[in-house]
Amino acid sequence: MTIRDVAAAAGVSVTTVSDALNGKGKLRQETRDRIRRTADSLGYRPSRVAQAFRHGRTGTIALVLPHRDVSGNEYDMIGLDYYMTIASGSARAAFSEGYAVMLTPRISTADEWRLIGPDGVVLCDPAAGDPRIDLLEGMGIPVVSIERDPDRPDRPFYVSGDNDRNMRDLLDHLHAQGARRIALLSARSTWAWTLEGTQAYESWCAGHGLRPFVAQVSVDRLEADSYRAACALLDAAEPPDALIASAEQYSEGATRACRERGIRVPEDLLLAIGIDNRFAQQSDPPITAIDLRPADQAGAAVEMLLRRLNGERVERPTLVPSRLRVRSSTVRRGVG
Amino acid sequence: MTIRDVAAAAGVSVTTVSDALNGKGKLRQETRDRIRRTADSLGYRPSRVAQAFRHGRTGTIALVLPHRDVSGNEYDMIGLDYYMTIASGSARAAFSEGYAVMLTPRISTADEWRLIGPDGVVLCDPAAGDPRIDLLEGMGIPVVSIERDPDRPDRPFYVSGDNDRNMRDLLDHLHAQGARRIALLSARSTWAWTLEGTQAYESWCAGHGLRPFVAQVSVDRLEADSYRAACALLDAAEPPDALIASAEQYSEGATRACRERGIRVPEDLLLAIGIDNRFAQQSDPPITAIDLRPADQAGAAVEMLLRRLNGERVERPTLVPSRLRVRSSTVRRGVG
DNA sequence: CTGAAAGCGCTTACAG
DNA sequence: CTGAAAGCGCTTACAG
Repeated sequence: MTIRDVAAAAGVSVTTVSDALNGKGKLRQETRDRIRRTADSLGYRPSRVAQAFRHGRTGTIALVLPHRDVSGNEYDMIGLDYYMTIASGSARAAFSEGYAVMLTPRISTADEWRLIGPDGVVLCDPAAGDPRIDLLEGMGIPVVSIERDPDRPDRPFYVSGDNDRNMRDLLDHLHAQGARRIALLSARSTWAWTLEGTQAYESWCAGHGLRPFVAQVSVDRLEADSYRAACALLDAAEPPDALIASAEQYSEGATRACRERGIRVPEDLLLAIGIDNRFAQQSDPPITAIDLRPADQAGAAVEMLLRRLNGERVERPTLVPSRLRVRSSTVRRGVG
Repeated sequence: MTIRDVAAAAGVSVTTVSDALNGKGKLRQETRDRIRRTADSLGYRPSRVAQAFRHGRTGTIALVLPHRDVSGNEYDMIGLDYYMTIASGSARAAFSEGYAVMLTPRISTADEWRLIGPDGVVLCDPAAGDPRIDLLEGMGIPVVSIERDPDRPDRPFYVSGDNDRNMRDLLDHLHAQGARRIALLSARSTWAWTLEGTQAYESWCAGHGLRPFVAQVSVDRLEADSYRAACALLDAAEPPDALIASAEQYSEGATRACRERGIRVPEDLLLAIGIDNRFAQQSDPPITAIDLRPADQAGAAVEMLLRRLNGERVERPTLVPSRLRVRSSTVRRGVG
């Protein structure tokens, strides 16, 4: 079932079929519709490989996730729910446009990228001034990032959550529940959501006349390091009455630290996490979290990338609205 | 830089170049070598898209992971270290052969598969009599599974660990450390590694005159359900002196149950897990585990799939040797 | 407004 | 032993 078959069935040339299906050329609307119907009735689907070949494309989008170094071994962060959902979300979004998403192994040089040869790249959580953006764009491979590069304020090719607003919403909620000493386990990285979240936290605290408590935590050994940081906070002379664990698996560490000390959540401490995940949902009690809607972020990133691939102009970033999921870990009985 | 350029540079026809590079036709070895050198020196790489197009292929392999249903939401199991490593391992292996691996969204019908149109499928942990195998093979899409379909004993198209041996090795190790009441948290599924592991456990116990204790645990809420199962075992009249948590995140549940009860590992209880992962490595104490070498399994699966795609016969499955990683959680001082 | 033809980069009968 | 030519399924100048 090729384009010739459709042309024959519709009694027109292949050119006309191609134009009709791709919305090109100057055809009568009527002709266009008729040809579309014939194509549908024949169950015709244009060959993606042929199109890719014709256009000099490979039909693949590379997905690049951050990695971390755990005791000398490099791991993709795809082990985290957030990136996992980004991965399957982008796969789904790309499919519907005839693209395949490939997980990218550790890659650094232009040569390696040439070998892989993706049409475009979705890059998650670029570091400040991320060199991969220049490398790829320099090779003619467009990049759309999920979260922006903090050092490239003018670059519009990104999708992100509203990190400032998310943090403020969460802080407002904790404040409404009576929290007055709110501590933050912040991820030690130059990722935009971290920087923006921490900044929002500090400015909110200043605005409310409250003292900020920020503990920097690595992004390599998430559970272990957040556990240590949480211990330090909880053992301080004036321990917090609320704790925001910004990154995934930080709440695991925080939860362990609380249990060991007999600190009850939410009675003695309100606990919230900046990125929703299974652990937060299943924990006892369930943990309040910001749902960044990673599947939507991924969909938006793929869409923006395809627009760039099709030569359309992209003027501004896409903001994907997040949702605060309030759960028992931050709700005191009799309040709010 | 196309095949014509190479032909021109080498002073031969494109046919000859194609044959030389693909090891086809009847060329003098000398000619072959000379052409290969010219191609190399020009930095020529055949276009994968053109080849795929020519062969009527899409150049993509679909990776299908099991999913689970957590409170009404479907999750890919890629959140687990094992599947994550399978994913990146297969991506890497496929790349080097010019294939892209795509993560497959939830798919069920032939129509949906046709839309995706992969050249072949790597299917992880098929259920007994998995209908997807028939569906895909019926569409002419070859499937290689990681772990076999228990109901298709004669089907050779799979890669697996030596589940029987792995369980026996682990049991021998625990036995040597003095354990005499070894309990098993077994995954409730029809996956081959589960069935074979449980069977090996039971036959080993029988052979050693020890009583088996098997607790079935769901594969949906891994941590929560393994926690409950572990509690039941530890609270029994005659609690075990060793515990094998077969699946990932089961050791999280078991660890929590022990901590709550003040049961020390390894002093009071030996704890081991059937699938190595980050948590097991970072836990305190680190947990003994079977390393199934998922990256190697993925590589072997991709290789077998490509052999099938190239029309080569595959007569038997590939067995990927596993490794028992002995860590402090099963080593009693003064023993072994 | 529509069609005939060239060509994307390969591979593969087939001819010599 | 090697080469000229057809063709995979599309899209796109270009001609009419």
